[in-house]
Amino acid sequence: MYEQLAKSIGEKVALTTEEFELCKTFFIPKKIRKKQTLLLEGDICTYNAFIEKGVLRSYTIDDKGNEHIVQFGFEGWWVTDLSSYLTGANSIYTIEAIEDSELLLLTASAREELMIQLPAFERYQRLLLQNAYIALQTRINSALNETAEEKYLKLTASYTNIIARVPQHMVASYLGLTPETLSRVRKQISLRK
Amino acid sequence: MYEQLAKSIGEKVALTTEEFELCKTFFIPKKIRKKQTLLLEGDICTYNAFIEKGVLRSYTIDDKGNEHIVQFGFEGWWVTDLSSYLTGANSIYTIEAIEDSELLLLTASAREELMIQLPAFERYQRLLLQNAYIALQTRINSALNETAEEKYLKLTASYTNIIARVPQHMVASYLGLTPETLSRVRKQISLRK
DNA sequence: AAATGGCATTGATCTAAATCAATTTTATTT
DNA sequence: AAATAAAATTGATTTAGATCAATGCCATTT
Repeated sequence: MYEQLAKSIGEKVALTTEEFELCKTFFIPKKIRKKQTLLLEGDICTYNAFIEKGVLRSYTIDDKGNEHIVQFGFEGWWVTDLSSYLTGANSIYTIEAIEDSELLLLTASAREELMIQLPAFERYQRLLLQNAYIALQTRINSALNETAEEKYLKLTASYTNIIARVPQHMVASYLGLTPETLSRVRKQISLRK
Repeated sequence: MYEQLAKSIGEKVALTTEEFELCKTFFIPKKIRKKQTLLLEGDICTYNAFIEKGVLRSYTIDDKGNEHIVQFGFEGWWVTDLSSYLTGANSIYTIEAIEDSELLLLTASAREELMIQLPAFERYQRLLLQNAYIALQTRINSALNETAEEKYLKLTASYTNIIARVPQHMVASYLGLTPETLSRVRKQISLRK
């Protein structure tokens, strides 16, 4: 149940077996079925969820009722509404399982305590954030300055897992395109080669 | 010369006077004039720059030669190409002063050493990153799902300093709009009230 | 003060992607 | 396996914003 977490932490910092055992005690294991939600828009996000198994998505809903996917999460990734989680504000995102998933939940206070008891965990969290920040900056640039086709091609090149495990209309939403446009973009690409 | 830095750190963590004095020794002060660059696309980004005074922007240049502004930096903010700074890869951004500016530069190795000697500084860096990440996520959502007018109105509501101190065509670039479109959007807004 | 070059504005036209609508294909549920 | 629902495709039309082009406006520099 803690394989992915051990792997993720081990890639960033070195922990002894005892330290990792201590670490484990701060998490709450939870299984969640496809289409179930971990967080509903408007609620307070009490958990940062590490994904041991499965796929989740976080999304906003606009005035017209359209869903806009902000992030996907796969094995070895974290998902949360960071703003709500850290400040206790009402969440603007809904987090939902795309597949049956196994999660390890960490409350904000458990996380604070863990970072104090285990400085390496704070370092791990910072390193994760750095990578996430770099990825988001690339995505901003893509969102603002690329055509529909460029966005899709870059996604297929960099995030094979998204294409493989996420329904096409959700990929469209993630890229800020309509399902129709993504379908046509794919058609164009397939015709050309 | 270190007022803004003291303020920025003080908002996140508590340092003794001696600790802050130690901290200061890791930084290299540098003045940079308007239109001068701190980093050129293709070079390796050797510094994380804290802005004591002034305004900077970081931007990419696409195949057609168009500039796309990724970030502005004001007093009390940090600017760098995080990816290049951390990994040593060639930078994809250019960082340039919009006004004459005063910077405090921190090399990657100085930063590492400072985080080891002063764990509070690692905490400070993580807290900064958390806020930056939250802000970027909001921006992604805006970039993908809002109209030109909505983007502009939200920017004016949240980032008065950008509107006040940055030329309009750079604001347009930051929002992913052409200068013409931003001009028309502003016209529409002014006509309505 | 005149001159130069970068900015902002305004108009006309074009285009990528959205919207609306219908059909086919693929998944779920019973 | 049949029925139902959800997803993807395809076509016709609309539209927000880009592009192209011209003019006026400041702000530096001389």
